[in-house]
Amino acid sequence: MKNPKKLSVVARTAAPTMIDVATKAGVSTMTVSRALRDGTSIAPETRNRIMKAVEDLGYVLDQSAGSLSSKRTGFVAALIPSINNSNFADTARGLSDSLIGSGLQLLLGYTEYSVDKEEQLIESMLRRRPEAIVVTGGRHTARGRKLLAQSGIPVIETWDLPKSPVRHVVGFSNAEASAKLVHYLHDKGYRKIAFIGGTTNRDTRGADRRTGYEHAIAELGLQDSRVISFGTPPISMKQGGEAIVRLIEQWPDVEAAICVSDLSAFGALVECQRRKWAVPKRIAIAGFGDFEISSCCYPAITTVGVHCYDIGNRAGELLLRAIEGERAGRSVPAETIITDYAVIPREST
Amino acid sequence: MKNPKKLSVVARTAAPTMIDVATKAGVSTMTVSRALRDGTSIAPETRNRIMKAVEDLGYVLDQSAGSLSSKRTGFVAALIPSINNSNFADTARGLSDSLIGSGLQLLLGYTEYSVDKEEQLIESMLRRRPEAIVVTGGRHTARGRKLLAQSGIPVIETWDLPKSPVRHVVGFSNAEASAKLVHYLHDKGYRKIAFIGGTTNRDTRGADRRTGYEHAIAELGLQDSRVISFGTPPISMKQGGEAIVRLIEQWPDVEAAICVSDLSAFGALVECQRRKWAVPKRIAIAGFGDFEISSCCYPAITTVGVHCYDIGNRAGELLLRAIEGERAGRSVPAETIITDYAVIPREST
DNA sequence: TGCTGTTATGTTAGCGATAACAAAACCAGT
DNA sequence: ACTGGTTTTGTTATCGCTAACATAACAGCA
Repeated sequence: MKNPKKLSVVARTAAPTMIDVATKAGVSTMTVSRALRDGTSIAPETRNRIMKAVEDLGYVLDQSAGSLSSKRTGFVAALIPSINNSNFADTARGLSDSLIGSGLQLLLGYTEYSVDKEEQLIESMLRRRPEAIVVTGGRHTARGRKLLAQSGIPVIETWDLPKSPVRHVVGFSNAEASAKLVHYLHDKGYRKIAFIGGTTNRDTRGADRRTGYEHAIAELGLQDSRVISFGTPPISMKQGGEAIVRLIEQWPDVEAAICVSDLSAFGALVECQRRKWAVPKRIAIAGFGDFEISSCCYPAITTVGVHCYDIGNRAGELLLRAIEGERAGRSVPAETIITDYAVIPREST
Repeated sequence: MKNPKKLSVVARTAAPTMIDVATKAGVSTMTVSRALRDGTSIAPETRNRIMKAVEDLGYVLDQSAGSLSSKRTGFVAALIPSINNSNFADTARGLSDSLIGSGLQLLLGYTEYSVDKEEQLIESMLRRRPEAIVVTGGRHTARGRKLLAQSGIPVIETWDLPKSPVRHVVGFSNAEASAKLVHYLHDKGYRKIAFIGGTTNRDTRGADRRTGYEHAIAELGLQDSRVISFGTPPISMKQGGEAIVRLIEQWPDVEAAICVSDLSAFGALVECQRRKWAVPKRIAIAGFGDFEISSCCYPAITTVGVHCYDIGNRAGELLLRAIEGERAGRSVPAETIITDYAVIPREST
């Protein structure tokens, strides 16, 4: 209450610092610092006094100052393509969960499927000195890649198996997964199988799925591939609907369509319902990603289930090992963890 | 493959600092600092030399050191309930967009609809000294509220109209919006109208919608309200499906159901389709939020369209004004911005 | 009582940048 | 060549905290 200092200009008192707390509690700042962090080596009575001072002053530790001194920022960066995609959200959750108890916080950035935006984000993240960085996919701008490689922190690429990874990898082959879906449809008797995806190849994983589809078609000796490219990734439900109409106009004999994701598959499915095209009788539809909607809708959509949560969770574990290893001065070998996926047959095929 | 250890030891030089860059370019750190930021008052030739040194050394500015000195961290914090909800994602996008050009970055935190998690997040965000903070909803823990109030930075509560706001507000009345939906259904001739929502009131906006529903029912003199509470918020598509079954078992005469969000409404819709309960003939279904799925599915779902993007965007503008005002030493009056919403009639009612 | 080993607290010196001021360099126009 | 004004660059002093070491306080034990 009474502060012998010159009454500072009206109410706008500057935010209290650790010095204020220390003064009020009658200790040195070092003791306050200790009390606020581990609380070890502090007499309980002193600690209480400090906590009371913290409370009274409404003091909040300034972590940017702290990390400058300790060289630990206490966070890891993760870049994912979209804020609103439950697959990547699950990965983020997995990552976040694995970080619990480590004292590390997760900071997310959204690339919007653009490598340029990714580069910007990599740089602005590195400016804040994360202790590790997780990116989605293996495709980056040259500078982005260089920034990652030179960052001096553990780097993990996810959701993909890049040919020449920056360092660690946790993912699976989208091409293989997609090919597996083609084989599944082939086994079910479908022969004229199409692929619906976005126009550009901004979405590398989408592009890989398409490549996997084309290889499988060729391998099985099926008729020429039928690919509808429509809309900028990530393609929406509505675009899935428009795409299936184009598909059927262009190749009326088509028997099955693989969509680049469940969302577009759902859009396609609904459009078929509106037009009374029976699914799967007239046309079978399959998606990718096992989003909630694919199991919930009617008919439920055949899809490829990816262990999204696991990708994040294992990336997190890997990253903790790597951080610990580097701190201990050990050299940490690059690791590649391949995660599982599976075709999930449902009513739509 | 083979990795000569000696080399790696050599390679592991400590990250370069501004001093290294300055030395290499033959200037002082201050000049480097200037070149790296605004680039004003720098001879082009000097600037190039510095940029070359930066490039050669792979230097990345250390922002935590910079913000300690400049007292500007260059980010604003936003807390939203869920990473995977397109409504909040839109708000985040609006916020992010309004920040473009301001030099401020957006840092998101996810409360998972829990005020305790929110409190933790508020604290960990404040530790990093954001220049403003945006939270979702007006309900917080006592300590969370106190932290916000004492933070000394602009605080904006969104998606709600709290009775006693911490400071600024950008939102709308969920209760009113929900009531409006009841009135719409009433006008359409429905009388036995039910509400489907989550069990707890963790989700304040969900709870408000339910309250609005109950008030409207009473106001219109309709029969006693029929509320199904099922599942922990946010309730999923599947839970919406289970809820509608319970609803019809419990009150077979029910004519319309309002679901707390479009996702549960969709789940309910699909369950009706599976059971051959015609929508809207046997039962009408309405949602909330105007998610993509509600306009895309068949029949399309009647819902309440909320200007999610605008909430974020206007919060961002407000926050920029507030930051600027405080910097200029002006006192910034608390502001409340009420955003629009509208019932969107579709095929399901 | 003195000695040793903990435990608790304090002191000093930065961490890597930038603000604020100071000085030098340059550039006409006399 | 000299003046006053503009550009460009440098110097110094923090910012708020923590690492590392130093010291004090307090046991336990012979």
